Amino acid sequence: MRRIQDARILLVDDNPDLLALVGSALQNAGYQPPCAAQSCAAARRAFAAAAPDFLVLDVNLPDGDGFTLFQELQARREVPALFLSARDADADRLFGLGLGADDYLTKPFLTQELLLRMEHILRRAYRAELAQGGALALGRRSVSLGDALVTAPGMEPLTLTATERALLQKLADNRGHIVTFDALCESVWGDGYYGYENALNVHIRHLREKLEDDPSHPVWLLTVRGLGYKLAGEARA
Amino acid sequence: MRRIQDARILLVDDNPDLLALVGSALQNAGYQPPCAAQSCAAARRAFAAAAPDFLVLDVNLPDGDGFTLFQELQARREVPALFLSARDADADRLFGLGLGADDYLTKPFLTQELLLRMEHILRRAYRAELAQGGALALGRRSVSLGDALVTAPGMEPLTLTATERALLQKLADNRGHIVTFDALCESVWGDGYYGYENALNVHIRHLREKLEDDPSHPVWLLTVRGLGYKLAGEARA
DNA sequence: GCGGGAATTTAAGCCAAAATTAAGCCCGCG
DNA sequence: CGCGGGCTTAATTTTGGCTTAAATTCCCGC
Repeated sequence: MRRIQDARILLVDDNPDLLALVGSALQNAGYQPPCAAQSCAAARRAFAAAAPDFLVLDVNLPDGDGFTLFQELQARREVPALFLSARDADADRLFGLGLGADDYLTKPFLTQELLLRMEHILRRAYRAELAQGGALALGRRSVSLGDALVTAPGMEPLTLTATERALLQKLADNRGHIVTFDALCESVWGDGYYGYENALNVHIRHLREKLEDDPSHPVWLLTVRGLGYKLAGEARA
Repeated sequence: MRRIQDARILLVDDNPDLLALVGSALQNAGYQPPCAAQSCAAARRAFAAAAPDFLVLDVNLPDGDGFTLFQELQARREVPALFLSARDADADRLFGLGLGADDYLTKPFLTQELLLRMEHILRRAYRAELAQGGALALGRRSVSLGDALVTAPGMEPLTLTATERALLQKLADNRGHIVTFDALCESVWGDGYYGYENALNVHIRHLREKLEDDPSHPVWLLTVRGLGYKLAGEARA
């Protein structure tokens, strides 16, 4: 999971209208279409098939109750979960939360609130996983722009300087496309660049020494004569 | 933090009865006595002094509103939080959750439910930390951020000052990643930092004198020139 | 092949960021 | 009121990396 919205969500409720409503709300918010199930049996199947990252469970289901279902699924694999229920009795809420659910929302509810609460739980539950997003893959090497680090298997990590990182950032933003000298200079030194064209060469050289196996015959950071530079796309050039 | 119950909780509400009630419920459940504050001003002070792990905020406060307070504290350091409010309007709940709070409970509420919800949030938020006993391991040294103590085998424990602890807290929260000067300054001095960039150096130096074997050649608290500082990860550099 | 502009490469000097050190200030406390 | 710890300020030194410059190689049209 790279973004919160990539989470696979399993929605269990016997009301098709609600499933549709929440499903479309999720999609509007940029999520993947959720799996939906209208019974415990269907939920069990979907759980096995789809390996969801989050459960939204109604408490009342035609062939059982959400609490039991929750416990059963939780035993198979721990997944964050939120209960929906028409029953607002204190005892129900306490029971549901006591089982280990992350939240308990009573119907009717605002879909917006559901989304917000889900988002929080997901963020907390998958924080570690989400944290290391956005690494730039360059052959065997991997560049974390956030940390200004170049790592390769069986090799001491190299650090990028502030300028090098800014440069690479710009190139990565336009990966696969030409970036003109002007655009590069501007993104590093701001508007008032002049006479930096030469300095740019040097930084490019330094980058190549950190990114390329053979800096003098670059494979990733390519020069486009007369125009600028470009970062080669995924496929090895 | 070694156990959930060791979490330091900051309780902000203008009603002394509620503070007492929740406070004793927490203690009955095995928690530490929480810090209590009855105003934004008091909360700000307590936040700086006690470095809480969790915030319970009333929305209505005599000298401001809980939402604004929350945002302000959150900017200094990210702490899980739960809103209490007498206002049950949908808009309020959505607003509170939208700000990034982990939960929103309307008064009157069951203390038991509050406790359950708190426990869940704490468990999710501090999972990683709980797993490894709550101390920051830095080579032979071990830092307990809660107690502001640095211990090493065969050595008198050193104490961290409030500023040093705040700084290290922020760095530890992002262990292995770069933390910019701005982020550091903000987490220590709040929004209106200016001219503190220099002071930061000095505190870093002090931290290094307490954390490093050779403060002038740091191994753990590294400077990333032009970007910020970072705390090295587990693997010895 | 030749010539000229474009890009690379290398090394040296320079500059600003960060480290270091010490002195002064402020606040709580005896 | 003086003391002490810790925070801030200020002045100085150090260092890393940015820029400059000059030599070299590369590419392309002629």
